[in-house]
Amino acid sequence: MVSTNDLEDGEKAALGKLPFTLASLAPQQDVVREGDRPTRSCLLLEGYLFTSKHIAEDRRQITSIYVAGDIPDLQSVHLEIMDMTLTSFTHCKVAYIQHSAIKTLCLENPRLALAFWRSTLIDAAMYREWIANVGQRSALSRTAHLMCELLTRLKAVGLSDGTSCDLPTTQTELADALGLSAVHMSRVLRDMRADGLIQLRGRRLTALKPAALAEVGDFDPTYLHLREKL
Amino acid sequence: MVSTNDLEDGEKAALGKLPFTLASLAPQQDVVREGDRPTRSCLLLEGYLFTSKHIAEDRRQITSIYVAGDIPDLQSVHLEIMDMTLTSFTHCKVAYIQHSAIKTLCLENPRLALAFWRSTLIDAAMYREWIANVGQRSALSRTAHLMCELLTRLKAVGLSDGTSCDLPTTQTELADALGLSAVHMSRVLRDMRADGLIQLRGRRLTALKPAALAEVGDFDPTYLHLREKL
DNA sequence: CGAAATCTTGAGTATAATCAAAAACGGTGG
DNA sequence: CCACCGTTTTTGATTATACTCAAGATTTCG
Repeated sequence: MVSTNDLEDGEKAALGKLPFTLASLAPQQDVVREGDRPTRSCLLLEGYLFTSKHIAEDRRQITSIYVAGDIPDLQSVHLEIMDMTLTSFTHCKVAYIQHSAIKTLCLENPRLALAFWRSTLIDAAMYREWIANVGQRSALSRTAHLMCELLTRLKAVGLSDGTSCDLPTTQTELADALGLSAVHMSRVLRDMRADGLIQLRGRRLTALKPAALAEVGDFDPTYLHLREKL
Repeated sequence: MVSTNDLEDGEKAALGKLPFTLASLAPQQDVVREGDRPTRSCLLLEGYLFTSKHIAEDRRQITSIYVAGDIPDLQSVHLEIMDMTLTSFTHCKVAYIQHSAIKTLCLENPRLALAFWRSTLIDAAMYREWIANVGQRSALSRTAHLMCELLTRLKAVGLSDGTSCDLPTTQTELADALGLSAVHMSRVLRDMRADGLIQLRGRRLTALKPAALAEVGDFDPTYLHLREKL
């Protein structure tokens, strides 16, 4: 969630003056991979990205999902080696910014550096919740939790009304995010549909009973550290 | 792992001039709790701390373990509300530092701010690995992984030779860190002892076959972003 | 329209959870 | 130093959740 959406106007203006390169990404395209030593970071303008770690062979864990406004790999400004892979779910538009430019800007504009740092800390808070989700909750509960998180984050940046959003993932990808098998993921979603909790057709998720979904998912948005009132 | 151990001498000196309050913590004592709005952070001088999140009733997930030199709740400088609880495993010594003092120092010394930010990013990298550990690895493998991580981190700060360290936790606490039940934790440890992988007596952990332990735990320390050669 | 990918369902299995009780351990006070 | 008490660990038995394998249905996309 390192996000430019939290920035104040002056900071956004400063960021806008940075030299950047626009690019389009096809679905399932890697932006950077584990082991890479990138010299630029990536501002997501449109679409969804995710980060994953590869465990043994043919297993992977998705560790976060990013939406428009986020800078998923801002960390690479300070950490040389990538310890995760950044990939597009959908067709995306991104702006690449050189690390050197970001570093210079942060020195000139300490408030921006602070805002970036804060965003990093929110990322960490989201990771903590993700650990708790995968470690403690049932398959049903953790699925509901992830959906609530997405709806809440997308609402905060104006990409959802809080009950409905794009969810352009396969069930296998959802399973990899939640530490479940694809088969079990399918059954959990079937049960959620049967209970009338959600509708999931094509790439559109709708929470039919938002309150019940939050209840099932044990969802409390405090960890997102949103400044706006919900 | 927000850690003062990575700081350069000049930065350590700057940090040393901050006003602080020394305190001793009894075992199992909370430093800050979920929902608190602290005005100070805590530098761990001696002992082990951990952070946890409480899920439903009588379930909790431990999300990280901290050792001497770490500042586990540096995040609270920028994030108002605590989304986790910070607790002592053992008897600890800590130094409390007011947020205002840290903020001032960061403005005066941008290099220190940068070093803190970088530490924050390593925290995030460790959380990602923790997610992958709990989400993808078997009980045996994730236990081995956690042990390898602890041994490696403690070696990096001179508190272990890389094969042996203090592990002042109950099996229930280990289980809460790994997303396992206490009963299963006990069986996993029994198996690891039977295989001659580890020795675990009292509060001392020894890797009897370090290479095999790393193999079982699928451990690759890249994500710790250690600067020193191991 | 056809091929490939994705999703669904069924059947059997494995890993880990739960419940319960006994054994071992660690600290305390006599 | 030893006996006692509470905590922690161990073990056994049973159950539940989720995984794997496999095949068929459906959807998506070129």
